[in-house]
Amino acid sequence: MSEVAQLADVSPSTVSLYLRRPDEVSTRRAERIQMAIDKLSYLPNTMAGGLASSRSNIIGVIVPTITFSFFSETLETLERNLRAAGYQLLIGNTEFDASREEELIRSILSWNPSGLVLTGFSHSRKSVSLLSNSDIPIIEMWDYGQDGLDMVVGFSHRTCGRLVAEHLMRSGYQHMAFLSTNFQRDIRANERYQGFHDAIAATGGSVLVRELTGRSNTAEAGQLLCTLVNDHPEIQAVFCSNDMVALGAMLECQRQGWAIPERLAIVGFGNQDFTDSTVPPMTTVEPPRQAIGEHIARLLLDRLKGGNPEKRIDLGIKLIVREST
Amino acid sequence: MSEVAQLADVSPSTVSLYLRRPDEVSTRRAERIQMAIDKLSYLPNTMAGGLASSRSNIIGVIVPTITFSFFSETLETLERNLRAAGYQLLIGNTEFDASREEELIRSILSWNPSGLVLTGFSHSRKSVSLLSNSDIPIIEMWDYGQDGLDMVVGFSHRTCGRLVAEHLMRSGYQHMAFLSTNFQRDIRANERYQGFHDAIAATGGSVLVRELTGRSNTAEAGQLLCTLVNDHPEIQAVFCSNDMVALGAMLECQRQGWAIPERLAIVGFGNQDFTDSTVPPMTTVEPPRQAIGEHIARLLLDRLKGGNPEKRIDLGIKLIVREST
DNA sequence: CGCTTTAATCGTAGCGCTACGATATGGGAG
DNA sequence: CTCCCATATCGTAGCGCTACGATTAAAGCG
Repeated sequence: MSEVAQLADVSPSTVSLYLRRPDEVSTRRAERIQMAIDKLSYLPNTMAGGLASSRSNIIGVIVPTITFSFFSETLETLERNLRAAGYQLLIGNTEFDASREEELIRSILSWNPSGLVLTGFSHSRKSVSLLSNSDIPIIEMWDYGQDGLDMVVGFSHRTCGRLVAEHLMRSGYQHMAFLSTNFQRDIRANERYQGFHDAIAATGGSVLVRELTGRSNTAEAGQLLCTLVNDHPEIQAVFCSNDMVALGAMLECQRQGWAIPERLAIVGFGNQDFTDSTVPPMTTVEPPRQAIGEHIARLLLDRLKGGNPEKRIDLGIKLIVREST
Repeated sequence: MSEVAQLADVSPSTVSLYLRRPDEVSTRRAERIQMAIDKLSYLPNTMAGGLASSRSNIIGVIVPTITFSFFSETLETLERNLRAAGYQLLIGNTEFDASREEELIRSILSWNPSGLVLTGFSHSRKSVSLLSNSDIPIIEMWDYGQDGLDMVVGFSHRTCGRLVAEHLMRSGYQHMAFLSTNFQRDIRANERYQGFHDAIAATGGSVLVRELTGRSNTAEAGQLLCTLVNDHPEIQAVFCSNDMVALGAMLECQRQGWAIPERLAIVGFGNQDFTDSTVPPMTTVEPPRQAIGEHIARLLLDRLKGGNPEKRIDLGIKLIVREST
């Protein structure tokens, strides 16, 4: 920077000011500075700037995994919306391992981020204390219904389960199954199951649960479904923890010659792109993947500008009823 | 840090040393320091450390998108392997916009990263000059066959296209189509097409190309295929730019009553999880999604330790032949 | 028990920037 | 042509850490 200043024949502070608030520098010098920057191909040192101003343009985000389109679409939207305001995402993934979260929080906080986005409400005691010692805006996303640490943007997975249950019961199904990946560790899939189960149990129906060992192993979903239906022929409808599992279920039905939805109704979760072209088109749930990212960006930017936006946003889900139910 | 030092009754330098190389501090003081750290719940300031040492534990990675399982799996594997050595990924996505890359390189370099990973060989002039002015290890991934800036880890998309073409021609198909998302901007899909086309043209066969406007719109793939086959009934086989497009094609065949592979053979790209459970199971190509991440981590860590590992790794692809061809 | 060698600790000078108060500059208004 | 005030520029003191040489403590040896 001092080299740039020298070449442009101004003081380093002016260069710094130009870089931060260009319109507070006179046109004449601004031009000279820009020319010097180009000539020297000067790159500012973000860490020095961050240290001096004791803040950074970093927003930390912790998700269970980036390989699920749920989260990766939220991340991409969030990034697009924050980038415009000059922020950088620092992404951490826990791989569904709760103990990793604390480590990630620690590591992200050590960067003096401007904000932190977490997935869900479940955090270790130590994590909570770390977070409350820092005074940055914190958003818990992809869930809704509990008290958050600060701000909350998401939807209720219980309600989601209930809505699916009600839809299926209205269509006359009574005996159901819930087919889930990662049932032990994916708290939100669990919540969907709870909502699903409670609504059905209340009307005298039944729900069985089966868990896949792989992440979203379509083939395994097929096998599991096959065994399940053979052992429990009374089952009429299956709610899957994501669309890939549901696809596996539908393809298995095709192989077995089970008519959808006459023999077995199938519901997915995600409303991924392919769900409208399956045969028959898949009934599924659309979580607000991108809207979550947009609202988080809005809340964060508002808060960072000193505003005081709403604390909790329930974006709800949309039940997409197609021919598989 | 000085507070910790005071409480532990040592000098700040000793605390710093303990944090960086714990085994160079005597056990007695190490214990006292750790106790002080816990008591004050001290978090080191990464930016101050980075500034002082003029390096950071950051590895930048630039990918076209994180919503494709290709890249997100590479990212996840890379992250897992680098995390163990104390590195942090800083992920940037260009959304397939070449001009975004330069901006991202600039922004990542300003963090003084320890290394930088790019996707492919295509970079703006300015980007190349930025990169060659920095002396950090650089890896270009997910491609192979051209001279790289520094290190290269990937596979040849041309070869991939050729292998698929040879497989299809061996099976007796002569008239083919290439169904692609993002054909204009996805350089690697284009390369696969070139390899595919050249091999087929050489033996007198024909290849038509069709591009989807959406990213990997399964429904659109179906419509496009339908029109294509009606207009060009001679087409016998379709190579798709990814498995989702191939799924769309297969589902369209099912709707149209076109037997796979008798009426139309389908080949995907990606070997995503669901491809073995489609009806019939899908022939596809397996790119080394995770191996790329593993090798990059290895090369990077080796170089950062002062080693001089190989410059180019061709991981090849695996043709997974199933019943759809 | 003194001397040498090695290991452990410490002091200090920056790293490259920003914040902020001090100083300069340049138009109007009188 | 002065004076005043708003605007533009500058100088300097850190931000919290690490690197490195200086210093001290501990260990080994004759």
